[in-house]
Amino acid sequence: MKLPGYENPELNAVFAALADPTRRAILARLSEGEANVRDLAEPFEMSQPAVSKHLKVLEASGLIERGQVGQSRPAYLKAAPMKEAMDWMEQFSRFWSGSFDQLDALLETMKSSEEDDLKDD
Amino acid sequence: MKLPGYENPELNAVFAALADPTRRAILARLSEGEANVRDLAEPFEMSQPAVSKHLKVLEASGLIERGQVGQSRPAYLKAAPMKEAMDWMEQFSRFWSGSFDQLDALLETMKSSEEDDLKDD
DNA sequence: TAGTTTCATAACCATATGGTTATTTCTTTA
DNA sequence: TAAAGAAATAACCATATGGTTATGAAACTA
Repeated sequence: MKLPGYENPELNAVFAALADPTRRAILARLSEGEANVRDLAEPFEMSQPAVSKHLKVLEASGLIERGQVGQSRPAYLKAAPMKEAMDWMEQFSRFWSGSFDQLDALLETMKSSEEDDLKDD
Repeated sequence: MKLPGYENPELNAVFAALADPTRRAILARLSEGEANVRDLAEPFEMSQPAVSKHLKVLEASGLIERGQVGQSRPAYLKAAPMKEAMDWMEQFSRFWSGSFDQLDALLETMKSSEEDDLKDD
């Protein structure tokens, strides 16, 4: 059995990072330009340490990096890991391109199951 | 501030579902054909209830549905929500297409910061 | 040098997550 | 009808997650 994407800690980290709405908003914000912690904390009703934690998660996933400009540590996007995640998802594209649905296979199974029943007569 | 994808529970659920390697492997397996719980539990060193839990998470995310064939409840892919996730990620594609990197903006910031310093003379 | 700003870290809390074993429910089959 | 099989559910456990407040450490600024 081929298990693509199985045991790929990088994918774990990227998807886990994207699972939180605050982090997605932070990424969206960073796509418009680099920002420091206070910039990012401001639009959310959230403390500064909470934002720092989110940034740490994003940094661990590779989706952002941090700079150092004086006492400020601006975060900026490094979206390459997101591409890896998309590449993994691509293997399922035939299931939403309209030409195929796994439901077909299920119905096929149910049909052959009925045929088995008939064979028993 | 525009926050695309913020407060979108469906995206939360899809990304969270994909963050677990076992669930990704299950999805990969299901892309080759529908399977019941025992089929899915077999290749993993994992109990049947654990797999049932994973299936529940996947079902809640909309990535799979369950059928009923006798006492078996085969799972099959419904990858459409994955497309929604990819659509959200698409907004960052310019950051990995080679033509742009948010690091540019950071360096720009640092440069203008230096200019500020010079201005102080 | 003293104060202010930016950020990180520590300690804590409530809840979620991923696993287990034991049990129950439903369905098929002997 | 009794036994067996498939899957769900319950109860439990350890750890992770997302938040808080309080504090600490650098780096600017007056």
